[in-house]
Amino acid sequence: MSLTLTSSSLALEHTLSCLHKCSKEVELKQVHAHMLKSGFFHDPYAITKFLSFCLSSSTFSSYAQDVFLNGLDRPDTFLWNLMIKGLSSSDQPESSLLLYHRMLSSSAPHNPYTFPFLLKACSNLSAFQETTQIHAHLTKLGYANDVYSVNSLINSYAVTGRFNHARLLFDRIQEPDLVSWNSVIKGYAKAGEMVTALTLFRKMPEAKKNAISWTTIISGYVQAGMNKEALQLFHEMHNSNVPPDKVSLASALSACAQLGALEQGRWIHSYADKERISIDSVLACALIDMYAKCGDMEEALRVFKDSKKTKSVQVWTALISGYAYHGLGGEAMNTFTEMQKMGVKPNAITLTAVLTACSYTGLVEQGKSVFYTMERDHNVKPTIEHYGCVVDMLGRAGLLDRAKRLVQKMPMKANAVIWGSLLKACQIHKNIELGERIGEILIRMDPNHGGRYVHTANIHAMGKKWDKAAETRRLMKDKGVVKLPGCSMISLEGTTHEFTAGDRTHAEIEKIRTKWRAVKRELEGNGYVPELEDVLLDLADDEEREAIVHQHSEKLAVAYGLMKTKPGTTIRIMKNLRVCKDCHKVMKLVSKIYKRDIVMRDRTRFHRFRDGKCTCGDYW
DNA sequence: GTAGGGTTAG
Repeated sequence: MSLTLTSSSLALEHTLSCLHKCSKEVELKQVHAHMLKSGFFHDPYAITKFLSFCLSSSTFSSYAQDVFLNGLDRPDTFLWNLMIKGLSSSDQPESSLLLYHRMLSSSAPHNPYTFPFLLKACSNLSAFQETTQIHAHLTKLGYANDVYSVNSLINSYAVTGRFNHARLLFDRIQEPDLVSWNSVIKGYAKAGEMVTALTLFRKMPEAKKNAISWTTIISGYVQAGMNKEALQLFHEMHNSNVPPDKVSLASALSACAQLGALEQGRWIHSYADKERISIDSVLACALIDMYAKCGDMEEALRVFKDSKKTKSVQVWTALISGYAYHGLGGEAMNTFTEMQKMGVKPNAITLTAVLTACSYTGLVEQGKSVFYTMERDHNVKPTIEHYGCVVDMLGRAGLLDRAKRLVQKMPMKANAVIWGSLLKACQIHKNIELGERIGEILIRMDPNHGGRYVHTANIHAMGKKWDKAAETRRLMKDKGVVKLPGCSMISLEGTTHEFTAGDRTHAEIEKIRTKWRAVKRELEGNGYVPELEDVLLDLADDEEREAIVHQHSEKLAVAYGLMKTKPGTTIRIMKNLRVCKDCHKVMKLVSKIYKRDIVMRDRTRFHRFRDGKCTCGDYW
């Protein structure tokens, strides 16, 4: 007797191991048929394993639904919950809610486990309406004091941005547990209410805080663009009694990437090594992105090569994006080819990165070919981001008519990003008429964005329409809109120095300005004439315009770099806006005359200056 | 059974 039991359970284990090897529906059907024939489908354990496997794969989740609804006799609450849970994190979480409706008319009663799963589906759908419905429903059914259900509700409200709803529930809990705290904090963080989020975080009992609590507040800061604050908290975490885990590291690395904080990024990398935190694909991605955005492509490539043999599509994408904003189009395309050879399927983001690379490096034909075959070859329908890349690519290449036609015939309405890139193309290629029309559209779309007015005024000025330029400036002033000030950063021995145009707050500002004047004289001796095109403004007076370009923050930063670093040291500068034509020219000359490599990150990409040339090939 | 992470067009 015991022998037959063993052999049948061995047979089941063997069948289940076959199940886990299924990748096509035909194979799955075979295993299913075998299980029916062997009577395994009367065994709740076997049914559970079968459904769980199907639910864990996106290709088989509809098969699971079919088997569940048509192939089982009165499934119990446990199986209903299993299905609702599985579908809640599938690519169609709404099917989880639909299944619940069928559960209500079935013979299986709900239990306390049902609601957290349903609310998980709501969070994944970011569905506020459905959350309120389930909230009302579970209250009526008497689960309003079930801590799991309440915490799930807080989380759903947090995810849908309703921090007041989340707070109301939180305040009613007698003794909020760890998850209650973390969820309500996330509610504020998600909505960018970082002051309240931090207040709650400080109020949270120290003994309760875990790595998730810390990471929630840190990534909240990152999402709000408050990267310095994020890193401060990360350091505080490091000194607390909760050591950072890999998720905390990934969040902190994202802050480093945005700040261009290479030193701190390196420190986090070595921390992971020292603490033997294994570099999974998410961490590899974060590291590659950080090194790439901090200008160190060599190290990004090293992390890529050291990561697991079978790399996720995200890891490949991170490397391709890195090449894109370093202007290494050939490397980006080679990586894209290599990845497909390895059998990794590109996703929508990969294709955006590939198209960006084509756009930044002028690979127009290759870009067009990727774009027009992406749906056929990769089953990715072009989204506005893809159209944006192609419009940008055509515009930069001077094919303004084609870019404009693409905007007109694309299946979605152009947004400010698309118009913005067309306007930039109009400026580069001096298409004033089209540029003026786009400028007006942009101001209407983005009336509180200073840059829109500035660019529009500039294109008017380019056509010498001084009155229109002045009018645009006045409109901006009347609305009280201000332009984001240009700002450059340079890191020296671990300290970051920040400069803004005309800024006099730096302790050594007088020395720096003197240094810049000396550099300028040196450049002039080598034939430097200022490029004033980007500073057309509405100023007719060249001297006035020249005075403005010479206050640009990157010039102060490079002068400071020359003052403070040994000859031959690479100078690394980070900028928050796009570099202007004159500053670009100056960097090229400095690299040649002072024999310095200069790596400059602007708003969108990298420029590497060496011996009078830039890797962008003056194409940015 | 509930809470935190990476790649995305100007």
